[in-house]
Amino acid sequence: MALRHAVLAALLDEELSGYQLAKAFDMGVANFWHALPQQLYAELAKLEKEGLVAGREVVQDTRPNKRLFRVTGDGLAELERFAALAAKPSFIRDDLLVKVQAADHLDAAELIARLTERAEFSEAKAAQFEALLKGMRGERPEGEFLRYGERIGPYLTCRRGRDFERANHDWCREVIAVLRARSA
Amino acid sequence: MALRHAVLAALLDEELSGYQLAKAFDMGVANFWHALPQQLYAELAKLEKEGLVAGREVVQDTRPNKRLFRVTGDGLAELERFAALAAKPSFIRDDLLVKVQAADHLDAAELIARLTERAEFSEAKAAQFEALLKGMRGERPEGEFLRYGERIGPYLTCRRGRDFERANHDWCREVIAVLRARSA
DNA sequence: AGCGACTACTCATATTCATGACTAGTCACT
DNA sequence: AGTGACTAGTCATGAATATGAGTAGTCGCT
Repeated sequence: MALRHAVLAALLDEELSGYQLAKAFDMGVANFWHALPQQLYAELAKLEKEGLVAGREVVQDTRPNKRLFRVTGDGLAELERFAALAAKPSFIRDDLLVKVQAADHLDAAELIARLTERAEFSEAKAAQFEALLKGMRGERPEGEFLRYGERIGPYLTCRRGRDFERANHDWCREVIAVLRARSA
Repeated sequence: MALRHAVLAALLDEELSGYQLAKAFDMGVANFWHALPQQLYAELAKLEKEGLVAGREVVQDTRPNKRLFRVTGDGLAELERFAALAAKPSFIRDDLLVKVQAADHLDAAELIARLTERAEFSEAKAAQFEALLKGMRGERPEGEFLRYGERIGPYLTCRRGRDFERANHDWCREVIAVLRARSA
């Protein structure tokens, strides 16, 4: 029941079309949630029907027309209601951890290959997040931006995303080192 | 399609009943996956039907009888097949991040309350993981255990869980500090 | 004697999430 | 003139996950 709130949160700062939203929620830039386009279009339709977002048609001559959505007063109220609820704990749920859990019974070389792939992926994503962060804070030092900047919510979640990917990367490297040492 | 593999991985080192498995997968000790009892019983039934795990009845006089499950040869082969596949990237998906994303539009005091709850929860869970780790490595220094210990898979995933919770804790504390500084 | 907590498990249902396929026009490149 | 990539979406269906409630006996406590 939280995809709807993720959508509302994403639309707070800018008017977006379903397509643009889908790109933001795609694995590239999803710092706080992840969803496929179909889910987003469906959720936007529901949110509009309930009056939590309002869409307006934008006619484009060269490309297909699009509908831009913004959060309504009711939508913001819904977000406030949601924020007052106790957040349910979040769990890691990761294929790769399952594989490492079984490490003692599996082929080390195969595992190292998976870990290497993931380490590279995580490093790339951390760099992406870092670039986003830099774009948000501009020339200001981070402390100043966090103290006086206008919009810090997206910055803070993006930082969590970056640190998560860094931690993934470091963990992968270390597991690789351990497996290598043992098979030597 | 990975709950089945998580179950197989969990049963590799010890024979467990559905109930014991459920406890391990419950929020207490779920270092690499999370699931509710009902899902586990259902999954165990399917795995047994497919011959990937084998159950045996254990008659108990004072408590209800139970069925202990172990992984079969086919089960291990299935895990090996799974380990050879590219692991899909994992995403954070967290209510609390959604709330912080909307921080600039919401009541700071309310948010700080949620963040404080989570910081405490994460700290407690990190401590739980730490205790588990200590139990696994015993008196040995960590480096030695990782180099020569018999079963390191569970240790490595548990470490990832501990570090994840520590990172959650630190992030919560910092977001709280930022929100406090701004509302002052 | 009654209450709540723990072991051990089952059934039914709802919600959420992921998958693949499809339309349809524009643009850049070769 | 054809290929592939990008914008902007829609439809249908299945798999995974979560929810709530229920059974049934044991144990310790007050």
